[in-house]
Amino acid sequence: VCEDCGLVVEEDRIDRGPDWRGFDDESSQRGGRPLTEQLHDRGLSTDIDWRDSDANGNTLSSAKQSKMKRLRRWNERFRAKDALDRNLKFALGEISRMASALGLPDATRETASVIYRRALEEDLIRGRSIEGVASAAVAVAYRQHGVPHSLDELSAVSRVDRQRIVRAFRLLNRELSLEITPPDPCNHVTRYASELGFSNSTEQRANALLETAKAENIHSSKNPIALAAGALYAAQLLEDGDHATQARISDLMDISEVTIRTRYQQLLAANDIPLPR
DNA sequence: AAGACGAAAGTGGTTGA
DNA sequence: TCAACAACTTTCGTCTT
Repeated sequence: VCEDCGLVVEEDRIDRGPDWRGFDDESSQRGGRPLTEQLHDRGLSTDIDWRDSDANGNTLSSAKQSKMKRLRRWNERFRAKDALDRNLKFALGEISRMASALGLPDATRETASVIYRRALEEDLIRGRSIEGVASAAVAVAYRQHGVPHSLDELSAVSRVDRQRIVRAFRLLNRELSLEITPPDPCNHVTRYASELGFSNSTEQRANALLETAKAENIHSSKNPIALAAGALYAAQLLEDGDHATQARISDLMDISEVTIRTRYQQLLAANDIPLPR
């Protein structure tokens, strides 16, 4: 997906045809659709056709029709046979719903599903709302895939309020000992650099400034967009050719001028660069 | 006149008791 | 649940180009 305009450049590169190559792992020994974490039984279940006809298309006798009806019902029951499975089934449905509403890529959905499975295995759901933990799983996946600006958008499509999501998020973080890195300001640089019409060298300069800042650890607990804004302003001062006023960056990136000032001065200080006149 | 600067006061979110 | 706190915002007077 193009980082600037959101255009989908290439889609669905995976060959879903049967794969008979190897014998060493489960998925290579069977044909059919690939294993997925997004269905509670990983996509391995069987369906009984809803049509009351045999393989040749002839309709079944009424005795056989009612037999098939009973078989179908039992098949459905076994599919979600105990409480855990039903829990999972519901939660994965929620995850899928939110992911669709947010337009998340498939990889992020898979991550969220895996996280939720782990939470279930660790018995973290008992006594908590399924929806809260499911939302938090999405938030974790969001963060791990480096998608910027998550929580507000997430709580907009979630059925639980922001507070609960945050609480469950921290719970997952702690109990599953996930490595949550602070959001990376570099994720914002590319997009805004092109919106400001900056050249590549300016953009790289901004990223370089942020790299040393990260090394000196001044980026933690600061708004990543504010850091990106400061870096872009500083980079534009250091490079010839591009120019933008604080007011313009402030307007575009929704960060106050004052914050841009403090950020860019900190960034220059961290990089041992004197204020250019 | 435009842009940059920084002090002061206020806001919403996080943290630890 | 509450107070303390850091980050951030808004506003405004001053300085520089």
